Amino acid sequence: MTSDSGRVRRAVTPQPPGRRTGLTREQILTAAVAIIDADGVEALTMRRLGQALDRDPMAIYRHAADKDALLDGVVEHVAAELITPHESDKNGNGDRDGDWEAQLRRIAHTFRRVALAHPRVVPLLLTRPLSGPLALRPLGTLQLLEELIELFTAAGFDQTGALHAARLFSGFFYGHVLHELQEQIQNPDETDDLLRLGLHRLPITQFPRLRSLATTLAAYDGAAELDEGLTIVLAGLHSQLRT
Amino acid sequence: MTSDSGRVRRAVTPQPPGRRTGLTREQILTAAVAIIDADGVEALTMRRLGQALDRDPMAIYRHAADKDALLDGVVEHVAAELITPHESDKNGNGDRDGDWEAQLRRIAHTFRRVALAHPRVVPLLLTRPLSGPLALRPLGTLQLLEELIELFTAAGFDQTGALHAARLFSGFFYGHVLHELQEQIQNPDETDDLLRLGLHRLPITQFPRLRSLATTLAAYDGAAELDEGLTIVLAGLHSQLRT
DNA sequence: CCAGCCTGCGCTACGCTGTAGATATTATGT
DNA sequence: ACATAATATCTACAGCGTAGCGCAGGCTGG
Repeated sequence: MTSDSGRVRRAVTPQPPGRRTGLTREQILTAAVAIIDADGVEALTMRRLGQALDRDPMAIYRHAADKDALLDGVVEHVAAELITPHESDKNGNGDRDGDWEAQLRRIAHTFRRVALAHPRVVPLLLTRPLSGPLALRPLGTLQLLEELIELFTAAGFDQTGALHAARLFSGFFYGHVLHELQEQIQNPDETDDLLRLGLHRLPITQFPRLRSLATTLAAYDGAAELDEGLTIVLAGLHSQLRT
Repeated sequence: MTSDSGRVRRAVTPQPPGRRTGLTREQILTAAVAIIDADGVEALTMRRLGQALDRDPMAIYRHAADKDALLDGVVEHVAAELITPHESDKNGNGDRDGDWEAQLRRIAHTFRRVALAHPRVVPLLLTRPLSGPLALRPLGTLQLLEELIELFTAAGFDQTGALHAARLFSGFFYGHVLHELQEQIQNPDETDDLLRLGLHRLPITQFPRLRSLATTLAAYDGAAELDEGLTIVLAGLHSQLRT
């Protein structure tokens, strides 16, 4: 490629600058997520994002103070897919307090679905919160927590109990997603399970169990494992509720 | 500071280059962890690490192929603090199959302790695994999983069940640590709980529960919450074992 | 109708990053 | 003693986030 690729289009076609439709935060974040989905977080640079939007990279700073703020925006944008839409609420509370277990299962599966749709955003989703006080985080990030607390309160937990249950539960599917994504990264060309997972690298004496689990690891079924885990966790929460 | 700080010492004192004691991987990783602990992952640059070791930054590449490999090394280094030392094993299996619940609790608390000792390494610890196939990860990272599988097998789970239990359990304390670290980041100057946590920023209509939990959030006790969660998860695992 | 501001955008430039490649120095084999 | 290999250091480069400044067009107040 020529040395000035990326910017050449804008250079040869002066193209009255104010003529293009105004850049929106929405467009920016969508493009950013697309880049991360395609090539990972480290590929998201201001220059590349600008190129994807056919704008000068610096134009982005009009809608995001920082690159950090941009990443927060990305997290918020993806987190928006997580909250269950309060759809019409036509049947009063028909959907909400019916079966709290079923709702929790649905939330967990939604989280899993979104995580699998944007696997390379997951590290951001899980660890960005560590970069600042809870309440200074983008509000969209907190809605899931609020929703869980509400659900557990409705299920009969007291205030504190509901908070703890919500944290336990979200922590559970955080963990699940981390494991499932790790499992997912494999070399699909190799047919032998042990080889495909690269497990032959593991010293047999040090990792006897992991090696013997090759076929099990290869036959990973995320949705099933999530359901299984849900059963266990919900059983635990039930027993907690009874006391 | 002068323009050439960082390197000036080595410049004025030529100091025969091979004379210094040979750099070890151990030293490098210790220094790297120290930098991350002090100023975060983004502060860990090759130049600064070289400065901390009083060596040319490029010297590090003799012990780590990449910066990525260096980060893997950091994770491995911290993960080494996690595995419970197989201490002397004098009393046969006295310590190992006695009370699997107690051992699980101990493992979880160890993980929590290490995470709190290196909070800024935690994002790496949890998300680095996502950057490559399981078996290509630094071996030290996998020992905890192997240990958990062994433990659950001893507790009576079958192979598959033990794997799932191990993942569920580790996922649980992954989640816990993420939540506890987020909670920990606060402004200690403010006395009012609601203000201290910045919760006043939250719109009351959108986050009624979270706001009303101000005092609870302020009185966060990580060890206690971990124990509480352990009770719930272990209850769930017990009920799973019974079927 | 126009002056003036305000907003959104583009360009240039700066100090930083990771690291390839060339160079300089020391240790080793005979 | 000298050739060779091994290691440490230096230089340089492309790419990063972003501060600073200039330019255009739309809106407001007179």
